[in-house]
Amino acid sequence: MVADQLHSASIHLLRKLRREDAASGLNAARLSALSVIVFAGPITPGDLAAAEQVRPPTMTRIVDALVQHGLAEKKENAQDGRSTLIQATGLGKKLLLRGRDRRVRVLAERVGGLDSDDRDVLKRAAEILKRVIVAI
Amino acid sequence: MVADQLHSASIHLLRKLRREDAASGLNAARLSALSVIVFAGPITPGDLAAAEQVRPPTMTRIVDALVQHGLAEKKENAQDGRSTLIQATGLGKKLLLRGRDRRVRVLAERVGGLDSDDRDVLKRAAEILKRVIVAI
DNA sequence: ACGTGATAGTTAGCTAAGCTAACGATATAT
DNA sequence: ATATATCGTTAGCTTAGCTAACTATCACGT
Repeated sequence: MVADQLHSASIHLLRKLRREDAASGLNAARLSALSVIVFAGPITPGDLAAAEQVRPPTMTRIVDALVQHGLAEKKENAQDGRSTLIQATGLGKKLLLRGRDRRVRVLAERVGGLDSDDRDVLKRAAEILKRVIVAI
Repeated sequence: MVADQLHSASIHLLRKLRREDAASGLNAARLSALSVIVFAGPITPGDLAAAEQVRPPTMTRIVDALVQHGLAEKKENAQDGRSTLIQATGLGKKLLLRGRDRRVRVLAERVGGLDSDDRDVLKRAAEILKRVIVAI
């Protein structure tokens, strides 16, 4: 029952936020990957795919899109010629650290409008969920 | 911050659950639509699209897939010849009401393994989230 | 030093979700 | 009766996901 609700909420949340994407060129997959690149980068495509729970070919295309939008760039991996390292550009960092993406901003505004009890429940839930998801 | 975490959790949750789909032929969009059909049906494609926050052409294809898998069926709308009504088949109902889909079951198992405090937080969060999402 | 096997990333090719634009069919209002 | 609005579908696009197959590099055993 709770599982149903969480599942449903996730689907509908992402669908709602999706509407903000057209303007920015940054959708769920790209924003999520960029976040990892900014906070954990430079990082190899393989590690990025693992962090994002996605197969390597999927990540290849997400990274390509980020590079094309000037949000990330590739550099050689001195330790391993097969591999590359992905790092955020200034623009990519700025977008994530300062301005924050439209997508998440819309949600943040709504969460900010809640009373502090509710906000606290969401905060605790986010952490519990994180653990639950890792275990799946 | 909380918004970021919720956004990220939603993405990663759905990606994890996606793995269960190949076997069943029921993915996120279809399962979510079927749920509405079972609990709110018979329903027109238009209303279904609205309930699912999706454009009509998107729903056309989701419904087609459900019909093809024998989980839903169309019948004439006596009130309006332009429209049709979608209703769940016995199989569709059974899948949702009894057995429950693999997708959600995997999550339910994990949630069930939490202590009751954590489960309660998730339950409350699901309800708060539901309200937040409607308001977006 | 060199061939064999493992590993990293990409390419190719598929399914499916999402969208807009355009269209046929039916309802409704004038 | 005719114009307008609405419902659903079709067509055509982008993007996310996958597996399988390929290339390039690395690491190891002889």
